Amino acid sequence: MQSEKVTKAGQAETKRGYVDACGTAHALELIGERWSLLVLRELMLGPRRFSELKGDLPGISANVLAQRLGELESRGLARRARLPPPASVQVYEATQWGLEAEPIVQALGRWAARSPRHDPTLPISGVSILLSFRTMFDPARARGLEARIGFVFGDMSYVLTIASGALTVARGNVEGCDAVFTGQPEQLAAVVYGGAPVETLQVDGDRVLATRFTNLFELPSKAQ
Amino acid sequence: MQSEKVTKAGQAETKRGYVDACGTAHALELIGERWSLLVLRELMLGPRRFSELKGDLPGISANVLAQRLGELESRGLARRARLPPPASVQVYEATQWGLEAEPIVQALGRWAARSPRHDPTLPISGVSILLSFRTMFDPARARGLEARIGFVFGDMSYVLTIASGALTVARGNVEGCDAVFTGQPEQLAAVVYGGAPVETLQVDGDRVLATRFTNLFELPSKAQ
DNA sequence: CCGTATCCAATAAGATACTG
DNA sequence: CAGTATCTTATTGGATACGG
Repeated sequence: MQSEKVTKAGQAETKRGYVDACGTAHALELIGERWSLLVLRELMLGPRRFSELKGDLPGISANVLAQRLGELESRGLARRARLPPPASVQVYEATQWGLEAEPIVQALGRWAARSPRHDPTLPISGVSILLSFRTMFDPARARGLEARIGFVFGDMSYVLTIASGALTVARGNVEGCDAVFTGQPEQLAAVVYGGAPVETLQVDGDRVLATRFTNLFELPSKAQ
Repeated sequence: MQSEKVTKAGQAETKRGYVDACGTAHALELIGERWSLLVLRELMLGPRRFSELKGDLPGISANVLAQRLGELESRGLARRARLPPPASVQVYEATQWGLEAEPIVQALGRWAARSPRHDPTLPISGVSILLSFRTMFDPARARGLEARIGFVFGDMSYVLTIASGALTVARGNVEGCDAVFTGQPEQLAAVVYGGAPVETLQVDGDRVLATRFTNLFELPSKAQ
């Protein structure tokens, strides 16, 4: 796939690329193919297995996902790893440099939030919604707030921490959190970004805190 | 191109898209096709005509450029305009929202600058190199500096202003600048980012200032 | 279940020639 | 100059089928 091909006429061809020293063009050669950046996004909060990735990227086919993972690996943005026993299952994880692509994901997300055509009712992955919290967090609204919020989406759980006006996210067990949301990422998105009532969510723990949490995020106004 | 098609089986199909409410995915539907973001980049410093765009995007074909411009236009990121007489020539210009995509271009460029595979000797457009100055500017090195630097690339010229630790760029006449670089964008890139001697550039005006200018930019270290 | 490999149909992209 | 039209090639997605 990465090698040269030879046409009927016998001419060697190099793989399609931009002829452009601009860093932006080079970045697009690394992560500009269809699905690439979304696969990398799904690795931003920790290693994932093939079937999880396929499940959280509706519409991707197994062969394209395998190809994208192979490209990310050969380019140094992701690697295969094996979870320690007894799990001993193969996963894909982002490299340090791959993780550093998060500002790109954020810039795209922040910019697209102004799109008049954005449809927020589509499915959304757990990683996406948690990364969006990082992107859209408004520190001014979290003044004086210290909290640990848990999220349980099926068999994947995350812990979000707010302290000193900063928000951090990690995968992990929700025990000890002040409030825990359980359900589908779509329901959470509907409340935080769509103005749906917080009562539509299953919340355990401090409900007042949970309600305040859902109001910490600000979507930019629509363009045009 | 934008409408539905009907297969032999008579089923209506919508155009290919991600099924994902994530803003990142939506952004990729707007500007994720091959060439889209590079075309938009070329509009970042002002209106351009079709042939200029084609000339500064080596490898793009006329039909793909026309298609990308049409998509940018229908999505509200660019528009056609006619320059005032006597020029009266048709140009494409970015909309306000299109201009707001610059942080995406910057995030991509900054991230890709760490790539071990980046080839800085490829051709680069005038817009690219000037946008890269905006991205890579190090205000600490410009402490106390106030200057107007001109750039002449063929028949296109730009003025870069440094004042109060901030750098701005605009197209315009270089008269009145403290120093003026004339030549190819590639030569300038070789000096600023490649360590080539400043003597390889044609400089008019304050040569000491010009030399200081070429050292205001910091490339991040390579990954891995 | 976790992927890979292969085949086929549908799009997208690229090269080139051509028109107002 | 500013695109279209046409043709060829490459990529993508979907549907299996196959091995660990």
